[in-house]
Amino acid sequence: MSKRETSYAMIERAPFFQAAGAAAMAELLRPSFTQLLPKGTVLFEQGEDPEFLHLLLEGSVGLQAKGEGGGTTVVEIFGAGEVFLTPAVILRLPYLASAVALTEIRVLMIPAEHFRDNLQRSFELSRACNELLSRHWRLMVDQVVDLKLNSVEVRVGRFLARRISEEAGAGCASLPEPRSAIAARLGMTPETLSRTLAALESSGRLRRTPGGPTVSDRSALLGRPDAPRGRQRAACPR
Amino acid sequence: MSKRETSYAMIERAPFFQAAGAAAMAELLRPSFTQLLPKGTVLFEQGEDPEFLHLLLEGSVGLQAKGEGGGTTVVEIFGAGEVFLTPAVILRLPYLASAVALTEIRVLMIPAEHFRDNLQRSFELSRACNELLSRHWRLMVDQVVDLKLNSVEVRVGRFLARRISEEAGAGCASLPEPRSAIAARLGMTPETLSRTLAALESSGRLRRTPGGPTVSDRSALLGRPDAPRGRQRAACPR
DNA sequence: CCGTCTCATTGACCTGGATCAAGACGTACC
DNA sequence: GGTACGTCTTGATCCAGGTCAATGAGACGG
Repeated sequence: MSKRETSYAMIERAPFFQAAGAAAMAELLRPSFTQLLPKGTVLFEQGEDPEFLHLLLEGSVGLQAKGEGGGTTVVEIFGAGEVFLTPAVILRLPYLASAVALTEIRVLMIPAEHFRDNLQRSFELSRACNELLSRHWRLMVDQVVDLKLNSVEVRVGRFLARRISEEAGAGCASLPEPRSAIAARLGMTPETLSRTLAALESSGRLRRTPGGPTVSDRSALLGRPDAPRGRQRAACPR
Repeated sequence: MSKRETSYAMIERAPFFQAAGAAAMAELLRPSFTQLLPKGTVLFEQGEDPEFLHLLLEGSVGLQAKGEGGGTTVVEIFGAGEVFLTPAVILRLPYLASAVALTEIRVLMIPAEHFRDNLQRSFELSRACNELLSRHWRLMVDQVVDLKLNSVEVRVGRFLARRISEEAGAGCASLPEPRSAIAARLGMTPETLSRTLAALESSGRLRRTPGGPTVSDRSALLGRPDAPRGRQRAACPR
């Protein structure tokens, strides 16, 4: 109860609820509850049927997918304020990926069935979902483009730059999640990430403070790194 | 007029309209029209504001994105029956990618503003959109996983297998779109695609008929190719 | 029937990033 | 304090797939 109270400000500040409106929010919140979970907790496993819709209040979680070939990647890393896995909840289809807490987290858990009911009932909520899903689709498109035509160095730079701009305070971000998760999200190995970070640092585009977790600086990370790179100019048929 | 008539069966068979219901469909169709366009036509350019929502009736179109680094890829290839670029239309945001006709196409053009109006009015339509967007998000997740942890050979195999299962007739598909577009969609160069196709053929997993465009056979394409491959097992923290 | 143009294929080579294998820190627990 | 474990970093090597370059094969137009 008191826990719910302390989270309340965060909950109502979440963009998704802003869009959904106060009424829908209140109704969604009624049977929901928050949980404080340690790093490493698995919120749900790939292949399971969704029982909850999650709104992350604090910390970050990774969407981890197993390919048929046995490997594992991180499809996306969600931060505080994000609602995730709406698609599986909406379609009543098993999750395409597992969700793992990459740091200690606080999540709001909204029962999936209740969410679906409200989605049938509240036009407002339905519209908010349209927007949420649209934004999420675009994020994935962006990632695909990034993977297909940027080098490791550029991808790392973009990732850091985004983190920095998200952080409230200026020109500085921390990477609380394990390196292996970040590397996987960026489609590379932890070794390569480490080396790339080192390279960015020694070329002066990044400064790391040893105190807390890795911290970075300035957004000159996006400056033309070296060579343009990239074939794969596609189809300009006719 | 007659053109619209001949397309009608296709339109109403489209999964999106099935979900949206007859009333919403009729209303959406009122100010819409179809166009027959030659291969190579650009439906819209990355960065433009959406004026139409498109439903592809025949042929295929590629979503082509320019990365900041000058390169170009194909994010996705849509086939007959697909509605695309809802996100940009819904969010009233500029397109993230251009759309190019990879073959001759027939498209239904639904004015964007009219679509948005209906989305505000019809709950049914809004729900259909949620489903559509959810499915599209999952497609992108699948592609990201594919890119991150499957080898070129596996990606080509999966692509062909999907094409084959989509094709009505059994165990056989044609690839009418230019090689360069397919290669870009799969995140590789045309050369590599060509080589991989050749390798699949000589290992007996694929048969190509020289007559029409490339044609393939049987779905043993998904069998374990060679070695498992893939690091990037992510974060199993704590 | 013959240039020409574009696109697919093939060949030879090279390189970015993966892999394999030690070290270097912390951090936690005894 | 010590030692043991997990994560991060660094170094050396290898190879999948990209790059560059040449050749083949339809599709037109004259």
